[in-house]
Order: sequence, then structure tokens, then C-alpha cells
Amino acid sequence: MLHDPAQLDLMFQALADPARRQMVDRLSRGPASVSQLAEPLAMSLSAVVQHLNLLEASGLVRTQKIGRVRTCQIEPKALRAAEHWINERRLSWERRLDRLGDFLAQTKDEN
Amino acid sequence: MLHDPAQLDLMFQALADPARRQMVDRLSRGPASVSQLAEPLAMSLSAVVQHLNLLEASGLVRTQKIGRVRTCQIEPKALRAAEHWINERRLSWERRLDRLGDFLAQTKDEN
DNA sequence: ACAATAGTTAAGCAAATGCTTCAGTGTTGA
DNA sequence: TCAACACTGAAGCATTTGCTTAACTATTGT
Repeated sequence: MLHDPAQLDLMFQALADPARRQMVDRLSRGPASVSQLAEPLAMSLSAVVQHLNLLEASGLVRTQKIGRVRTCQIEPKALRAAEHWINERRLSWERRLDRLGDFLAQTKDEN
Repeated sequence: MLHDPAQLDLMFQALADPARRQMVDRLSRGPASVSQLAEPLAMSLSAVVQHLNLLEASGLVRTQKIGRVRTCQIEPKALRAAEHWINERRLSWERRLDRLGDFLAQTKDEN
């Protein structure tokens, strides 16, 4: 369910915004509340909540509310899924280049 | 210059669109002309060119025009930069979890 | 009890995005 | 030479995005 294209879509969409990437970056150093996430960002708390909801919908961040504070953490599995998509494409390209190199080396040998 | 935040921004932005990811996916299997990229997509050639320009501006794709055909290829270095950003954050989180695990194991020993 | 805290929700708005169509440009094969 | 081909660029338009403010709910410390 992590590799389903709709989820992947949400993830890349989520990562496309600088503010959201900054939030992910902050969370990579440990859990944080909404206010803590908001603190370094030059926007209203409300805007941060909206970004956070998107991050959560994408699966990149998981949150739980205890009392009045919502604590957020990264979901490494989701990050890995995005990472994996890119990696597959890059490897596919690089393998192709390798085969091409082999072929050229071989045809050169045949001279 | 690949890790400069503005370029990273363009890359993630570029990857956020499904059509553009489909184009990257196609290019991961080998070079293609604009028309070839357009073929599986349900949109005008003009729209494809606009997507392609964005991909090129982001550094993810390199193109060269010979005669009347523009040939496109993936730039694996750029893909690697995006991959790297995600990887760093995930590792940072996972290392933190490991340290936490060690700490918990140790305090348990002390009983 | 009540004020401060922590977050949520809705409405509204300007700017950005993802198209479309249409009118080009330059290239190539017959 | 000239028609088909492979794009390219500008204008326009509907939708989405990323905010804002303002009004609200629920929790906590005193």
C-alpha cells in the first residue's frame, strides 16, 4: 500500500514545498509539537497546521494528540518509498549505460 | 551546485507532477524525443514541452536538439541529489531511534 | 472559575500551475 | 520546391495552492 501510485503522488507533492521539507528536516532530528514545528517558519500557526495535514495525508509524518499537544514524527517507511522510486529510475538508467559501455568495448575488441 | 537549495526545490517540484514522473520513468529506460515522450500522455504536445522545460530547468533531464528532433535523457546526478536529501533525513531519524534503543537497553540493564 | 495555551476550522484571496488552442519556426524527404 | 514533420511560444483560462484573518474548541496551570 506504500507503493500505490496515488500515495506516491501525495508524497512527492508533499515534498515539493520548501516549508514542508523544512518540517520534515526538523522532524528528522526528533519528534516535535505543532508549535515547535512552526517556530522557525515565517507563517501563521494555521498555515503550519495545513502543511502538517498534507504531510500526514501523504504518510510522511505520523501524529498523535495527547491532551492539547499534537506530537509529530517522521514515518521512515514513507520516506523510503519515495527514495526507492527515484533510486529505481536512476539504477535503470545506469544499468543501461553499463550495457552500452560493454557493447562498445566489445565492438572495439573486434577490430 | 547540485545541493544548492534552490535547485533541490526545482527538482522536488518537478517530481511532484505525475506526468513529469511518467516522463522521467520513460527516460530511465533510454533517451527519447519529445514526441516519443508525449505519445503515452493524454495531453497536447505543447503541454509536454512545457513539462519538459521544467524538467530541464530542474536539472533532472538534459536535452540536445539535432536537426528538428530534441533528444532527452535523464541526468542521474540530479536524481541522486534528490535521493540523497531524503536518505539523509531518514538516516538521521533512524540513527536517533538506534541511540534511543541503546539507552533503553542500558537503563534496563541497570535494574 | 478563568485565563493562558495549543491547536483547529472556515472563508477568502492572490499567485502559481497545468492545461488548451493557435499561430508560428526551422528541418527534411520526395 | 513544397508538404509533412517536430517542435516552440504566447495568450488565455479553470483549478489548485499557500497563505491570511477571525472565530472557535479543548486542555491545563493558578
